[in-house]
Amino acid sequence: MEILRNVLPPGTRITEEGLAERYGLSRTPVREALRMLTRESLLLHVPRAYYEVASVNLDEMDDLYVMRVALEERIAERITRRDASRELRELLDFWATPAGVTSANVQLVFADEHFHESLAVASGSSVLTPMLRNINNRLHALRMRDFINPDRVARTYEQHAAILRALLRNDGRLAAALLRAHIWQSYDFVCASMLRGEGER
Amino acid sequence: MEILRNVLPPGTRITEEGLAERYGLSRTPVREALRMLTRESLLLHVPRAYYEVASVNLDEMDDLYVMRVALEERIAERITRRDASRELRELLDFWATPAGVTSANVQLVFADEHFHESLAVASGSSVLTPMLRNINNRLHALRMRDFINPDRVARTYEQHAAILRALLRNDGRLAAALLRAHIWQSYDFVCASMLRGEGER
DNA sequence: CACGCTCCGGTTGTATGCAATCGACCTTGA
DNA sequence: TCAAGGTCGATTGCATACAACCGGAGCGTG
Repeated sequence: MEILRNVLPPGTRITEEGLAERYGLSRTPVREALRMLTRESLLLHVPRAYYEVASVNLDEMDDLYVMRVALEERIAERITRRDASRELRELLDFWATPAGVTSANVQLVFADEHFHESLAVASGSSVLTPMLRNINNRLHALRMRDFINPDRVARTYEQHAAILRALLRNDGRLAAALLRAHIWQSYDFVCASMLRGEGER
Repeated sequence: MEILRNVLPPGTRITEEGLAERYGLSRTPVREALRMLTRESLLLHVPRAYYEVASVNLDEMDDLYVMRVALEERIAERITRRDASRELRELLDFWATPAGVTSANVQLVFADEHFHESLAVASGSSVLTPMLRNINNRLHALRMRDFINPDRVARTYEQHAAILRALLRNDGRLAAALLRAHIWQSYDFVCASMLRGEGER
């Protein structure tokens, strides 16, 4: 179901039948999955022709990041309006000690996505959580290309921990500001990576 | 396809076969449409059981409006970065003269949705436009319940015209501020309408 | 009378077959 | 040699048939 969260490069053509025998299913359920992914803008669907895994250009990435910032600021605000201290403490247990992940950048991307997804869940909003999931799915391929210099891992841990501590103090303003800075830093890295990598493709 | 943008009240159960013969089609294409609408959060789907047109509670409405504000502010920003003067002038031709619509509130809701959708299109963003469309679809049922006092029609025309003039002057900051105020005013009305109407249901 | 069990109608989940359409390759003519 | 047309393969769009599952009605029992 989430085979395109993996290594399929943008622009890859997809056939229903291919996925069908890949999963030992018929074409019908595969069709439905493809239609849903199309609706999430993860696939580009040319009717009567083909499916293609969607790519995002620089402009689209800008929009996605802007909306992601707004989304996560709202998530922070909602977290401070409910008691999510247990979930927050669990997250803090992980991010306060920079040992859970080696310097492998791919693992850090997944852990980072898990962090932000957990915040969304902790907000208790059935609206914000799917929205963030969608945006992050669309950004996933780009973030995987992100190259991480050694000290970025440590800084990510620090920033996540700082965000969690602000939320635990119910300081929504600070948490939102820290989140904003954290996400824009991510944007800078991904953007630089894109500009570098535009040649090889 | 868009039968639920119409008068089907939230909570209505939907059967594939019902829609199938309603449209003279087979169940298969109906299924795909239902799955897509489910992915857009316009339908609630309980697997192996039923489909149901989704309803939004007060918390969800809050989130949707917050995101809508962020979305439209970003749209305004993007419009000022490209030359959309022709589209803007066309819109201004309509909204500068409060004669296109009578005091019928339903027509105003549709016209208002068309205005915001047009701004999204004018922004030229393939990311923001579908997002706004989704949010407005989810809000549509609520806005239809909105009751409009007579002078609100005139004020809506004034506000839309002011937003367009700001955009034509490339004053993104002002346009964003006006949009924000305009949307929150809509929020106040819909919110009041919801609190009033919560009894009868 | 209340509780539980069984059977049955209805709806969704899946598979398969056929029609329609698009793209590519090949052929043919200038 | 190049362009235009047609034909063929591949893939999607749709319809139908069957299987699996859920909910409720009715019946039986403690």
